[in-house]
Amino acid sequence: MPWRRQPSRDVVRAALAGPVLDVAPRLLGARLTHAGVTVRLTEVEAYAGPDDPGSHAYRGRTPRNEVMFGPAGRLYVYFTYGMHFCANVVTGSDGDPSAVLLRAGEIVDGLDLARSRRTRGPDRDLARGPARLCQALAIGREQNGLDLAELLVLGEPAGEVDTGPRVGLRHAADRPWRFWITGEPTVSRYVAAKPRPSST
DNA sequence: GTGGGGATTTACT
DNA sequence: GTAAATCCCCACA
Repeated sequence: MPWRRQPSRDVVRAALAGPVLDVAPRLLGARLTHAGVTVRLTEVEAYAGPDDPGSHAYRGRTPRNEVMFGPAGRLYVYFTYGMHFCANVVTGSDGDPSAVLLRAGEIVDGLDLARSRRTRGPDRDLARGPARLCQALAIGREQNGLDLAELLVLGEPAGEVDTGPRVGLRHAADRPWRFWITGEPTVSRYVAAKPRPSST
């Protein structure tokens, strides 16, 4: 009804529609809920449009990266290394293939469920790393394109934010487009890309 | 149709 | 520290 407070889903969509480098740090501290588990995001990476050599969208639109080219606020899920899923929040205006990779978070609800989805280990590792985060939240192929407007809660204070190079990329490894909350134990450690085996 | 590579995690030495 | 697991995507022929 018109006199009600504006639904939070519209606020979320509007917030995510901005430039990806602005949106990425603002996702820190946000809460994402799926399949009975809620995480507080502590580490993300920006993938900035069609000119970012590290982005799946760099070589244009394909069936896999289709969702990245759509409107902000949807989930882009991809499968990699034959066994892992990773999740991104699509940002920017419709047609701009920018997204934010969800690299790590702290489980704040559904702890037992998250534990049951992961191999045994310390709780701080349950969503420490993009594939672990997906596993804890039970995000997979079927969640590609999912509208996050109802699942994502923004506005939590993130604390101090650090930036640095993105993890595991061969190209554009110098761009400091990884963001994390300073001092968080759930943040994954930096790992450079494996160098290509040299034939010399 | 073929082949190289991957925004990772885990287990083992 | 290093290596294995494991399959989908995409570029090219």
